Amino acid sequence: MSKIIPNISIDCVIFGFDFKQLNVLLVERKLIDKDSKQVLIDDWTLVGYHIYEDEDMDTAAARILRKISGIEDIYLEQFYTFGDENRIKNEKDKLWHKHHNKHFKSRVVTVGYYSLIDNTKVKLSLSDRNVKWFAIDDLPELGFDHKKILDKALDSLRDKLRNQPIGFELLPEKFTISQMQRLYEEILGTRFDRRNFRKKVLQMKYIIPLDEKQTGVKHKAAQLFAFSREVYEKTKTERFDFTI
Amino acid sequence: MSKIIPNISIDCVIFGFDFKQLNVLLVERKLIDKDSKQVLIDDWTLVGYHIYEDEDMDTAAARILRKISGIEDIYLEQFYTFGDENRIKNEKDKLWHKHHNKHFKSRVVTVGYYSLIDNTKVKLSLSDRNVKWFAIDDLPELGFDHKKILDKALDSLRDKLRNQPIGFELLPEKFTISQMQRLYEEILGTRFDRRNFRKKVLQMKYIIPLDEKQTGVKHKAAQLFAFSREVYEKTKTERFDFTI
DNA sequence: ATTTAGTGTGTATTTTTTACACAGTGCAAA
DNA sequence: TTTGCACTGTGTAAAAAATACACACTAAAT
Repeated sequence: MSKIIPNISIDCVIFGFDFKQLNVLLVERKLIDKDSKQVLIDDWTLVGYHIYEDEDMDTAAARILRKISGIEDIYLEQFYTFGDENRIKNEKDKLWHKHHNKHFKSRVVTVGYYSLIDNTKVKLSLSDRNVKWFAIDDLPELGFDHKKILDKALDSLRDKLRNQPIGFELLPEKFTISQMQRLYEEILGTRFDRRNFRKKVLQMKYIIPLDEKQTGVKHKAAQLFAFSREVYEKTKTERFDFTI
Repeated sequence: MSKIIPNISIDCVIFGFDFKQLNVLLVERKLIDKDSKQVLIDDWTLVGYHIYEDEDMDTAAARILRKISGIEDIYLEQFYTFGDENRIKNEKDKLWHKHHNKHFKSRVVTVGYYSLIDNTKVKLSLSDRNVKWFAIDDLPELGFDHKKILDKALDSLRDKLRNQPIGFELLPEKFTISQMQRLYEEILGTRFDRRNFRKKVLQMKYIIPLDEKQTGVKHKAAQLFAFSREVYEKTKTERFDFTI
């Protein structure tokens, strides 16, 4: 395989939804001194990696996501590029780089992607490192400038969620209206009236009612719906507009 | 001064508005064979340049814009990064590179910015190359993948224009309501009812009516208004929403 | 049989959006 | 000095969309 490009990286903010909260997938960053056994670094980072010289950025991002999640077609969106001259400046980050990128010390520009994945499908695997979901409002300490990157990703996600039908990427194929409502409430940080929400959603032609009900719940089972991209493309008006 | 980073560039889509149309500033790309005097390349490109190793991307973008336009504080927005492995692939582009970047032949990732500038203030200057405004719907042939970059910039601009008060960056400090209307119509490609537009704008508290009138027009002079960012920041609701 | 935790439904009120026409001003040209 | 031109400035009624709001029903678990 060909060489990586040393000064360009990709950082991927992987969002998932467990019907309760919005979550982000993070990778543990741990560094232990060989001799003293002292823990020098123990925090978390986004999923980041370099691209190969003969590889498109989108392709690279998709490749890694496939590897981590086991899912083929993942929704992926480039949202911002971070290239400040001193973006990696604190001691831990320098230390980490010293141990890993010994050969390269100039600035690294990183292109931010976020991806939306259906939590019910994912099977985590990232061999050697510890990988974990964290609730968006209960994050651990993040390394590098990844807090800043994550915040920007969240902003872009919220923006997009209001104007395009991307919420369904975070839901299973069949979902109930209140699962959808909770998703919008959690991400946008708002609360909607249940009846009005339902009314609005039901007049979207591309939300297809199914002849099926939820199973495995200990209360009245709700009807399931599916999102149809074909119908959406045919019937979409100028913009989605999720005001409510 | 320090060295440039060879594989990262910035391309800037500079928008201006002349009260009639949305325009883009382009630079002529001309290559003439020394011996045969044959014109090998003659087309146009966005304003592009490299960044220095010790310079932030935003700073670099602002620096160049200042140089070209003579204006200090220019509205600048990063909108997308283009890094396809084969983004520069056609013959003219390769030829151009051969003549200019002889020393470097790997892929260049370019970070796209767009800037909005008040046409009435600008004084063009880019020493050695020919620089010109083009109407957005009457563009010449563009070099590299700059048509794609421009299109993406336009999309982002439209998006932002609907949700944030950035249109004023393209207008002089004092403007009339119908200048503002034409701006929105041109960029969004819509047409608004004059009375409803005015009604909507007048209920925005941050559009301040001035005690002044337009001059130099050969019809009834219209009242002038100004945008107040302070009032906007104080009174803004969740989002701007330019639906009409 | 009761509790629990959710589903499913309709209407009236308010707000926002839309559609639409005519008189007035100021300059320029005859 | 008159007339034409090109634009400014103004209000109302009708339609559509958003909001507020409460009760009966279901299925499982105890």
